[in-house]
Order: sequence, then C-alpha cells, then structure tokens
Amino acid sequence: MAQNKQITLDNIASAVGVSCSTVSRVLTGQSKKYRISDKTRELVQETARELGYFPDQLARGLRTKRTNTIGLIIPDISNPFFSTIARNIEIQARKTGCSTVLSDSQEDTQLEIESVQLLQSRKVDGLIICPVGEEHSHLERIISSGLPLVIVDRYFKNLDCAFVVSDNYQGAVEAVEYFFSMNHRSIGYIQGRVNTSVNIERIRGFRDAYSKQGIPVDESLIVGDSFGKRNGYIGAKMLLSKSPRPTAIFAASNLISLGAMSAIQEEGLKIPEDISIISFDEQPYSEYLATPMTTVAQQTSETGEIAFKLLHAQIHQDGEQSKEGIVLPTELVFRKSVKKLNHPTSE
Amino acid sequence: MAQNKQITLDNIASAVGVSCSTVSRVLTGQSKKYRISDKTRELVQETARELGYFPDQLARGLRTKRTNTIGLIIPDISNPFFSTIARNIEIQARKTGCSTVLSDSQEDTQLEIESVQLLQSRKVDGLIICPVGEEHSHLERIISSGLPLVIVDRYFKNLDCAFVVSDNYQGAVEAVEYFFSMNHRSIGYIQGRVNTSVNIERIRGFRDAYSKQGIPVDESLIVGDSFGKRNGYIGAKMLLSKSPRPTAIFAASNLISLGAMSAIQEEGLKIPEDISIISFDEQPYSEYLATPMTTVAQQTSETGEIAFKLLHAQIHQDGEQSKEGIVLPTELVFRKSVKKLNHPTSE
DNA sequence: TCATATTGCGCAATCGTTTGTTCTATTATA
DNA sequence: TATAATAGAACAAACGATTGCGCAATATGA
Repeated sequence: MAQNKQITLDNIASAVGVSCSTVSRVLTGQSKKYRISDKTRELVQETARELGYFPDQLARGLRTKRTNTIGLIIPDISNPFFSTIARNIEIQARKTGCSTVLSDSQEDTQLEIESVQLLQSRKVDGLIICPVGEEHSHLERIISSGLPLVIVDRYFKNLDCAFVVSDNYQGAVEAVEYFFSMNHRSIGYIQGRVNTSVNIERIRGFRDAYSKQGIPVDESLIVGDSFGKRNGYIGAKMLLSKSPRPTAIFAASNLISLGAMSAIQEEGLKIPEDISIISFDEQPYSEYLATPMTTVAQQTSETGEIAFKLLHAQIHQDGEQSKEGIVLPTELVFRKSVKKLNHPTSE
Repeated sequence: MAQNKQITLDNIASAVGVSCSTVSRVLTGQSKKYRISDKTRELVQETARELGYFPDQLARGLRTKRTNTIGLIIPDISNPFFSTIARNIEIQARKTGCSTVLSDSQEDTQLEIESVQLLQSRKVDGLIICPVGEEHSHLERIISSGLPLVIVDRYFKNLDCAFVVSDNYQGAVEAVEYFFSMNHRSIGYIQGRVNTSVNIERIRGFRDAYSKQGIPVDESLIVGDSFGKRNGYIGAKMLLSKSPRPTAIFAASNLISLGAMSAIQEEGLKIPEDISIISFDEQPYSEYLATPMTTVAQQTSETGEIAFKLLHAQIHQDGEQSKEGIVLPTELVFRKSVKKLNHPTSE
C-alpha cells in the first residue's frame, strides 16, 4: 500500500484554475481581507473538501514561525498527580488547536535539559515544565531566549517566570494544626526531595505551626529525601524505631504514604490506633485504604488548566509579559487516619 | 527581551566561508560520503558549537518527510493504567530521538478522529492509539494511507493492524476459576464498555470458565457498560440488591472496583466476609486497600514498550510490513479479597 | 471621455534543510 | 606533456505554505 500523495495548495489551485496564493488566502479565512470573490472562495473551499486537503503544519510553521504546539516536561507521567495535571493541560491546549509534545524527564535533570533542547528545535510556541531539581540555569536560558515558559508545582525564588503551585506552606500548617488539635505533639515528617520549593514550603509550614504553639521542633523527626515510595518506607521505619515513638506521621506525598503504610504494617502497628497519619495528595483511592486517609488535597486539575492559560497569555501577547505566579489553596480532607489522643502527649 | 535570532546553516556557512550544503553534510555526518576535508569538517563542527546551532526540525521534516515524531492517542491519561503505558512509550521513543505528541481523546470517538487528523497534518511518522469505541473506519483510513499504526489495549478482528493487548480471555478464566476453587458459584461480573475487544474477551473467558465447570451462567449477573468508577458503583448496587445475592464480584477495571467498594460499604457489607471481589488492573495501592485486593495484573510497562517497538519496526522497514499482534499474559495476584466458602454455594 | 478607484487575483520571495548535479582545482597516469 | 581521475566544495532546486507587492480589468466620478 503506497503512501498516498499529499494534497497541496498547488493541487487545489490548478484544479480550480487559480493561483496557490488565492487558495491559501481562502483556506486561512482571509478571503475578505484580500477581496477574493465569493464564487472563487466557494469553489476553492469545495474543491479542498473534495480532495481531502489538510494543511502541512510543518510548512506552515516554517513560514509563520508559529507551530501551535507546546512542550510539556513532567518528571513521571505515570504518577497520577502529574498525569492529572498533564491531562488538563492537554485538554485546554487542544481547545485552542494546540498540540502537546510530552516528555517524561524521569526525575533526571539531564534528561530535562535535553528535552528542552529537543522541544526548542521542534519550534514549540511555549513550554510548561515541572522541574526536577534545584538546577535551573537551563530555565533561565529559556526565558532569556524569549520562549514563553510556565513552571508548575515548583518554583524558584530568583527566577522571573510565570508559575502555578499549591500553597504548600498553608497546607502543611493546616495539617500540623489539625494534629495539634487532636493532641499530637510528636509528629514525624517524611519529607520529599530537599531543596525543592515544594519541600521547603512544607517544612516551613511544619515549623511555623510548631512555633505558633510555642513548642520546639524535634529535628530528628524530620526524615527522608525524595517523593518516592521507597523513601516513605525507609522514613517510616526510622521514625517508628525511635523511642519514644512519635504519635503521628506527616507524609509529603501519596507515594511516601504508601511506603510508610508498608513499614507501619511490618511493625505490626495500626492506623490510627497506634500511629496517626496525614498524607499530601488526595487520590481516588484515598478513601478506600485500610484506614481511609486524611489528606492534603491539591487542585491538580486547576493547576493544569491555569498553567496552560498562563502560557497561552504569554504566547499571544507580544508586549510586556506579566510573569504571574499563581498559588492555589489546598484543602484538608478529613477521614479516619488521625486519632484523637486523650491528653496532649508525645506518646 | 527580544526573541533571539535563530542560528541557521547559512550563518555557519558564512562564518566558516563555505556553502551551506557543506555545512549540512558535515552536521548530518555525511562528510565522508561527500569527501569534505577534515579541516573543513572540524572548522564547521567547532563553529556550529560556538554559535550554539541546533537544527530546525520543521525545515528538516519538510524536506526529508521524516519528523521523528509519533502521535499517541489515549482515552484518559490520568488513569494510571494508560499513563503507565504512555510513559513507557515515551521513554522508548525518546531513546530513538523520537518525540511524542500526546492527545487525550477523553473517551470520545469524535475527538479521537479529530486528533488523528491533527496528528497527520503534523506529519507524525506513526501513530499509537488506544481506541475508544467500536467505530474504526478512521483507523482503516490511516492504514490505507500507509501511515504506520499500532493499536493498544483493544483490537478489531477485521482490521489488518499491529496491536498489543493483554490476554483478557485467560485473565478472566483464571480469576473465575480461582473463584470456583474457593467454592464460589454465583459470581457477578461488572463489565466495561461493551463491544470493545477487551470486554468481549473477558466475558468470553468468564463464560468459558463456567462452561468448563458445567455450570450455566446467570445472565442477570452480568451488569455494567463502562470502565469508569460510577459504573462500578451502579453495577455493584444492582448486584447486591439481588436475592440471593451473588457471593462474589468480578470487576473489569480498577475504577470499577473502587466504585463497587463504595456500594459495598454503603450496604454495610464487608470484603471478603460478606462478598468476595477480584479486580482487573493491579495498582500501586492495591495491597493497601481496606481489604488487600486480589487482582488480575496486566503488563502495562511492557505494553508500552512493545507498542513503540512495533511502531518503530513499521516505520523503518519500507518493504512488506508484518502486522504483528502481540498478546501479553496476565497474572493473578493473590491477596485477601476472596473468601473460601465451606461448600460450593451460591449464597 | 479620461482619470481615478476599486475589485480580484497572480508573482515571486521566503522560511531552513537536504541533496542531485556541476564545477574547479589538483593529483595521478600514460 | 597531455589527459584522465579525483578531491573538495558550490549551485540551485526542491519541500508546502504565507504574504508583500504589483498588475489587469472593471467600476466610478467628473
């Protein structure tokens, strides 16, 4: 089965008996502007339909310097947190006729950098990135090259760039305050990747909540170094081996809490009888877990939607660009994983 | 900040003092073939590096008719089942320098068809599609246009196209046989979208397992019509209202089983004491559910990897294409959601 | 009737690469 | 020394679409 020949503007032009510029103008809806007669316009449109013409986006992009394509770089698209964001970006993008080129950076800064290169050489109109690490010189380069960029989930203080993130600080504060209200005073925190804004903000919230109560933070109860499941397991193991044992665990991600649950189970402990837990990231399964999980829900759908809208705004305004930063509130979802202690206690 | 000027072959050419064809040949590694002198070659390479040149993939694609880009159409990228497949496709693709344009068809055939159009006009080298519905005339059109295509998760009997799917038949057979071995005889099946190969094969397995035991299938125990959570809830409600109540439920997807769990909980029933359940789709959280779930695991990572490899093979062989169909085995993962009944019984 | 507007459309350059062909030195061969 | 062979690189035509400019033909106005 031979590759079907592509229909070009010239094909239509010669079929109708006009020049290809006329066809182009009709098909891009500029017939009024260039005063193409109605008769010609209709003839061209009909012929194009008959021949099954659709424009070559490469040629168009080469000429117009606009591809209607955005690049999306995500650390792990199989993580529901990111895939929900990705979905909503794609849905918004397609609404404006924009295609999304997806790149999974596999939590690897080097791959992220290479992806940026590749996407730039594909002439995307803009980039949405969930950055992996602390390194961001490549992001600076994007910005100074003038390519529209929105970063998501994480941000960098000294980077003049639009972003959309959750209010990680407030989310952490509320979780810890809830623990306090249930009389917990010894709370372990299993953190994610250090030096990411996400982690820094959550830790700050954690600390501030303690301060407000006038209670010092036990630094040895802050453990962990990544958002993955394995780190959750290891972190929980460490926390549970302490004596006195903390009465509660605050897990910085959905995967961390799954790992922690393994550890808790291994130690023969029950949630919340023996240990309470709150996890960042609401998930469809959160309510169905052995103990329905109290979570800090982030607005993932909205994050994606807003990210695209910010990017779209940047792309379509040629004047000064407002590098907006959007912070979305979190919501504490109350379930069964936190036990009310009789007395304010550390054990 | 003005858009930085793009470096072109001509820029390099005039900087070095050669023609742009020479530069092109050097940079595409054809310097031997066209006997470019070592001196020129090195000079060109160095200058290209200094200027920070990287090729314009649009222009290249326009000229060569190869974009090193594939299109991927998925019904719901936020579903972990699909996002895991997508991830592995993307990872394989990038290994060969290929970019992936993602499209979420939102379980809508019309959007799927439009996506195909759009991706074709972007000149992708091939397409991987998880088709939504029964309609597949647009897939036939792709094939007869000569564009490489691999379909994933579902297939169509009378479509000559490479595909990779799970062994849904055998997966269902094993699940039902396990139910039988635990003395269940009255098993409700909450199916997914009817008329999809996935559903048809699972139903066939369900029936055949019954036949082998010489037991007739109670048709009223087959309910449902989509792979979503809501359908799981409704389906379970229906099954649980029957009297006698089935002793077991076989859920056709991870979302269906989540929905079913809601219904079961609402009815005040316990898994597995009051009702046993097996779910298609292994998930990271399966073992942490209120009752750790016995599941039929599919090889999602492998599915993605193989899908890309089949596509890659099609793209790179210009001769006759082997439209291979790959069927991957499933695995029954035993946990706690199935109770052993004392006697073969329907109640 | 003649000058001027206006209508309707074509010409040709351009975007950045690739690639078949040609062209000019230089070297090898007889 | 004359001729052929070869090395090294330039020319120019694509690829398909867009767009500034120009040019006829017709319509309008005086």
